[in-house]
Amino acid sequence: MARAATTTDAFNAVAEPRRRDILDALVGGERPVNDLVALLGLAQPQVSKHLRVLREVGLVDVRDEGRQRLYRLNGTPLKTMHDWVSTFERTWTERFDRLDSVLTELKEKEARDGGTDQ
Amino acid sequence: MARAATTTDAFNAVAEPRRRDILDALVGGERPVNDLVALLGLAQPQVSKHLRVLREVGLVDVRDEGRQRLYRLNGTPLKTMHDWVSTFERTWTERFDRLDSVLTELKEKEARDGGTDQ
DNA sequence: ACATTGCATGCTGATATGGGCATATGATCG
DNA sequence: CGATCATATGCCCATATCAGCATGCAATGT
Repeated sequence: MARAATTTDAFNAVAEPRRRDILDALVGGERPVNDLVALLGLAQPQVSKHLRVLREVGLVDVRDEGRQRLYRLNGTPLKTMHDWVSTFERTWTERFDRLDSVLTELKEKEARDGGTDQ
Repeated sequence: MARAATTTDAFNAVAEPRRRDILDALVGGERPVNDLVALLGLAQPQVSKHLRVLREVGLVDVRDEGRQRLYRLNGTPLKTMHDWVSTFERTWTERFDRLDSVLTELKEKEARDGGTDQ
C-alpha cells in the first residue's frame, strides 16, 4: 500500500503547504482562481488541482460567477484536526514539560529501587 | 516532484493515522515498542518505522532501558499545527457560518443588481 | 461566427510511501 | 559462548503524488 490519498481527509489535504497557502488566502473571502494564481505565484493548472483536492475534502466550496469560479473557504473539516491536536496542548506548555520530566525521573527512581515495575 | 517526505514536518508525519494512534498511545507516558505493537495491532517493523518518522520530526524521544527502547511523546512540533489550525477556528463556529452565508448572499445580490427586475 | 478569457483535465515522469517479510544488531540470560 | 528477547533495517512492489505542459471547454466580447 502507498500513502493515503491526499483527498482522504483534512489531515492529508493540508499536509501540502501550497494548499495551506490557498486556505490562508481564502480567509479574506471568496476568490476566483486567477487571484490565487497571482497570490501564490503558482501555475494555474496546479492551483486548480490543489483546489480540487480541497474541494474533495470539503475545505472549500465553489460558486460559478460568469466565467469565473469563486472559491470560498469552509474550515469545518479542520475542526477534527483542531480537536486532535488540542489533546496534546499541554505537551508544549513549559510548565507541563517540567512536570513531565519530574514524573519521568520519579518513575526511573522507582523502577531502580523497587524492582517490581509496571 | 513527488509528495513531500513524511519527515518534512509534523503536518506530514501526522497525516498518517497510525502515527496519530502512536502519539495517542504515548499520552499516558513512555512505552516500549512492543507495548505499542500490542496496542495498535500492527507488525513490529511497521511500528518501528512509524516511530522513526515521528522521531525525525521530533514528535517522540527515545531512551534506552536495557534491551528496550522507551519512546516518549514530545508534542512541541504540534504547536505549529495548532497555531495554524486555530486561525480557522471561527470558520466552524455556527454563528460565524451563518454570518458568512448572509454576507455571501448579499454579495450575490449585489453582483446581480441593476439589471433584472425581480 | 470567431477570438479570447478563465478554468479544468489529461498525460508523463521522478519519487517516496507503507505494508509484508526476512534479516541484522544489541542486550541479557543460562 | 550460544540462545533468546527487543528493535531496527533492508528489500520488494503497487500506488498516489506533484510539477510541467498541452489541450479541452464554457462563458463572454466583437
